[in-house]
Amino acid sequence: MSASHTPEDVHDRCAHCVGRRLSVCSSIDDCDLAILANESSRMTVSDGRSFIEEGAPANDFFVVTGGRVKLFTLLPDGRRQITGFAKGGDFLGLAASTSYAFGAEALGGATLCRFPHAGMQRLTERFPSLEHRLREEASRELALMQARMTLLGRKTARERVATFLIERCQNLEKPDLSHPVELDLPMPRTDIADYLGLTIETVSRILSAFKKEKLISIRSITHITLLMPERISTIAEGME
Amino acid sequence: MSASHTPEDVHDRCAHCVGRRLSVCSSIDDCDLAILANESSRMTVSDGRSFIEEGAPANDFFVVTGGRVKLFTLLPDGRRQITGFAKGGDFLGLAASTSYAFGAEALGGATLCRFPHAGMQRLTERFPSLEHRLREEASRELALMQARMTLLGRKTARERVATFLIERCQNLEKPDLSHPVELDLPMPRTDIADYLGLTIETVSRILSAFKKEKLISIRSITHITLLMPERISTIAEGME
DNA sequence: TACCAGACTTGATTCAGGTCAATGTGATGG
DNA sequence: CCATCACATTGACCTGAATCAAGTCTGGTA
Repeated sequence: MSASHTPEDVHDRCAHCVGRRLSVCSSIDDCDLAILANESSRMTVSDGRSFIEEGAPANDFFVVTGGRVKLFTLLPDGRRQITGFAKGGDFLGLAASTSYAFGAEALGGATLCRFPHAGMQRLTERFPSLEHRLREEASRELALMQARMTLLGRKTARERVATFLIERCQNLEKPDLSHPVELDLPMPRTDIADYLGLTIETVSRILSAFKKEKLISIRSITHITLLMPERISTIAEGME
Repeated sequence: MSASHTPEDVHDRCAHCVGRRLSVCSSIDDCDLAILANESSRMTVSDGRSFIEEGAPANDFFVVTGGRVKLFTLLPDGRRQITGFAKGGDFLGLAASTSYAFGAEALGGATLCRFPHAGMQRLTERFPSLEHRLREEASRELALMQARMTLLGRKTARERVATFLIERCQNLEKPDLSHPVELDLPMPRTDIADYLGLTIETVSRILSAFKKEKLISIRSITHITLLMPERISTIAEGME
């Protein structure tokens, strides 16, 4: 019998998880971690594999514990809107009643912690603060989506790309725009385009234009440095 | 001293409210209505008046008890994205952490019930099911927003207007698309345009086109009949 | 070291929807 | 009953981003 089933290890699984620090799990006391661990299970998803099917019955919540994930909705003819990128600590599955309102797939490999709805309900009954934490998470997400709707409905292509770059900065631990910022863009251009409601050609052209204007430097496809973050931020708000 | 301050009347105020049937208040038992009433206050907002300022400190939740309300975000230069229309029973204020992520104003006069955050917290502590209900509300809203992002990011003008018409149908009590449907559009074209990420001219042109194609008939500016709701629905999904 | 496949960039052209400019309409009030 | 005003519609034209079509770069592999 493997050691991985002892209570201590189950406890540790949660104790050392990013979700413990960042996600809804932070609303649970250390001494109760075993209960949390018992209601959840780990899973690994390899690059490009889908683990939430849009429209499928919504049976689970997920916490991203490692890697990255993209969320999207599709139109019948294949047009795709990426509604968000998730990273370690992010909570997935709130935008669902009986069926998921979005699909999800791994972006370069991801690890997840899965909470079946039934287990989550047992947890929220036992730890009422968890329910509050879930609502906070939903509120935060709602506020982000308001901004994204403004982006998609009212911003120009240039403003969208600038907004995207600034958003990536704000995902960093030190969101300081007063100095150059090095960014890692783990997603392909196609995903950026589908996130911004543009085509890949337009995204590419605008990044090239920013480079020509010395606003950014492109060290490699995935590695971009914002040379003038504050100017980019100004562009993002439509005030250039 | 007016009778309006007796406990019975306070109770009645909630008992006869649309929110009682439709909104988060439905998670409270009849016998506790006085407690609910005590944490809330009624207010009236006249046409076009704003009652939530985007970016202002978020101190209250609101339930729409009558009339209609529009929610929006603004860019510094005045471009506006309407993020939703709310009607009787709808809950407002979840998309806010410390400050509101959106502005709100009445569309032709509205009545609201205001819940200060502090009072709402007392209520959720006393009635844990209310917290759950708030989360459900947030989830419902999140699912709607996913669809709206797809609309704004990936649909054509024609598909957007068709989607808007179908959404209006689904707000009705009998969402039956197999027969002609009479719709009331209480909002001006400007608002429809800002909701769909289009200009008012484009909205107007597409409605005229739908009329020419015998998909709708326009009885007056605010009164439209969908003659072939299912065909409009097909257009809305991009499958025409 | 050269080849290949997939992802990205760049250029030329097109077109959906925006902008600008009349014109129409219907509610209100003198 | 007409003038006014705000809103909506329609038309002519323009433009930002999409589409179509070559290139180019990169990393893997033989």
